Amino acid sequence: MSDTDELLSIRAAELYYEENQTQDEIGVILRLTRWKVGRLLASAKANGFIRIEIVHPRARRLPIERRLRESTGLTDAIVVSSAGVSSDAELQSRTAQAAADYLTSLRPIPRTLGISWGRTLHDVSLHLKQGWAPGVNVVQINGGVSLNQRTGTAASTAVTIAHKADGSATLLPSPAIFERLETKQAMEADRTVAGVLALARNAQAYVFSAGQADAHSALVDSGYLTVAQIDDLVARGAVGDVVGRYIDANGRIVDPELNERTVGIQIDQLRRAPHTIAVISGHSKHAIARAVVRNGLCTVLVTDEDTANALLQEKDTP
Amino acid sequence: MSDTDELLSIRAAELYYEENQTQDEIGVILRLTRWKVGRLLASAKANGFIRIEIVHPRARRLPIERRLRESTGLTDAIVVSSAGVSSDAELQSRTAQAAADYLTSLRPIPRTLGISWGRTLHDVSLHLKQGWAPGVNVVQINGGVSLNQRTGTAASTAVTIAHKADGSATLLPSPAIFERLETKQAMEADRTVAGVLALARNAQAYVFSAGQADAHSALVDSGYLTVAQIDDLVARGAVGDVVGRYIDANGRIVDPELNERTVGIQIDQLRRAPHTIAVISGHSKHAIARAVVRNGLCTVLVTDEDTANALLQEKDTP
DNA sequence: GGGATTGTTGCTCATCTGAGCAGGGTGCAC
DNA sequence: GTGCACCCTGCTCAGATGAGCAACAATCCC
Repeated sequence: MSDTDELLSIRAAELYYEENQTQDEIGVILRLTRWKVGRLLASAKANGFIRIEIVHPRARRLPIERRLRESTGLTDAIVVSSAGVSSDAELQSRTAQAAADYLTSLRPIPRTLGISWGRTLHDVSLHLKQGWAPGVNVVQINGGVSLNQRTGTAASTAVTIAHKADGSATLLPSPAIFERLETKQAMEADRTVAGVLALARNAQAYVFSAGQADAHSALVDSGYLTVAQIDDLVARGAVGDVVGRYIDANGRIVDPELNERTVGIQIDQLRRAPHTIAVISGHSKHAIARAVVRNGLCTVLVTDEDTANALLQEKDTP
Repeated sequence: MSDTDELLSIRAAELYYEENQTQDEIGVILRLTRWKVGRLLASAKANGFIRIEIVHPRARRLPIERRLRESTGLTDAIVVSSAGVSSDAELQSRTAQAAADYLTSLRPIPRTLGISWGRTLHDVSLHLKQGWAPGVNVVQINGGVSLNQRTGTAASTAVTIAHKADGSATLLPSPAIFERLETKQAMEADRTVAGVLALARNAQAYVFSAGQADAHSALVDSGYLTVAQIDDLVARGAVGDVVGRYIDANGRIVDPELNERTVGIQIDQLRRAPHTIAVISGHSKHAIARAVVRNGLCTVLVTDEDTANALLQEKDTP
């Protein structure tokens, strides 16, 4: 396009979008036919001079969702807009809201819903509306009775989600990670626990988040792991954890021994499940989000615009 | 509007603006009639959820221009967009470009054009295109042979503008400010200089910028004033200078004695002229811009969005 | 210079969209 | 319960707009 045409397209855009003139009127002002004006406007759009943004906490980015689906093979992707967001916390709240919306719109309603625990899932539980999915049975898929702070967070998340669904919650009364393998095996042998785990394995849908591998991990906060242990895991390639299990960029378990002592469904069970919803948001979680998506650990991803763009960029230049 | 309607309007906006669906198609997806969709989109716009921005160096902000004209009585206002601008320098370049565009579009073409000098005017001269206004006679309206650096800037600005117009330049071969009043009067008595000044007083249109009153003023750079002198002027209410003369917020000369020693047309001559174009941009110039506009020192203002908004806000809360 | 190719222009026509209006439902006062 | 005012809905209709097309101009290659 010529230089003068570019300038004209800007003038036309000003009159069209800011002054609400019709293309006809603009034609009179700029001494052009209305068809020429229409073409100038189209070219202004095509050149990216016109930026349309939807500024709202509930706004999603459908084009990015589509590209994510196409480039990753996800069955669905929910991407919230990060327009006008100042903090990571706000972004994560938006993402949790979007996850709650997605869960609410699920059809058919899953009879059994497996969930993990953590700040994100807790956030999701708060955003759900009363009666969001009548009769769902919520089952915990990984251990998580806190050792110190946050007592009961895991249980309360599950209970809240179940309660708001007018359904029931099945809790997994177990720590996330045992010190000794024998204790963990004994625990799993218990009929009650075994029953919960069996239920978890057969859930129709899973919702889980993922943690970054650093000192701020929920597993550190809860006292299951030390910062030193995390550092060691990172040194061995860990990018984060899913249902309490640390994986590397290729989706492989970083520390098989530690993994054996971790209570809950296995990564492979998640990978094989037909409907797994990952809710991952925030700049510190780009790496683990990438690992989850790349290695097919989820079929649906709920995330923010920035994380989604990070995933897409990496796809473009593999 | 109800909460669900608000959410629906966002969903509709996503489909309409990001996915280019018709209102009819959106109606099918959201299970609404197309009229409802149309109303939701209108309400999304009305609520400010839809932000349309024209991202281009030459983009202007017509609604702000209109409000400026209405609230200040300017005959015209040119406001460049500051969308996507990182530095003040870029903003000033855009403003200079817009001033050049405005000058180029002037009809009838003024026979004599009075100009001041400075970084801004120099910038304008560079943005003008060859043949922008055939036959214009450009005349300097204030003195400005630099004492040290920037030698010839003032002259070269005038010559460049005239040259690009295929016209002639009449220079004012004089310092901006004299040390002694007697010298200045003797200079003005010189027939050549007197002729130039007479020509300047009778110009059909004027283009000038304005300087802020601080250590970065062009008059300090050029060696006419010391930082201490500026500080003194500021203490006496100066907000900046126009054609080398310092004024306060009410448009009054701050230091009459200094003013007497300054060569060029008077503030009052500018105020009485029917066509005076001020080009003022940048965050440091909000105060002087306000003084110029409030006190009728220009009939046309070329500025940036931020400065224009500053002017408007002050109007709203006087 | 001639011919082919590419891009531009002004048009017709079908579709999309907003303004205005009538009917029906809802809430409120009496 | 009845009447009234208000708002919301779905409609008609006219104006606005985009797709597609034929004529024309510009450019390039021979």
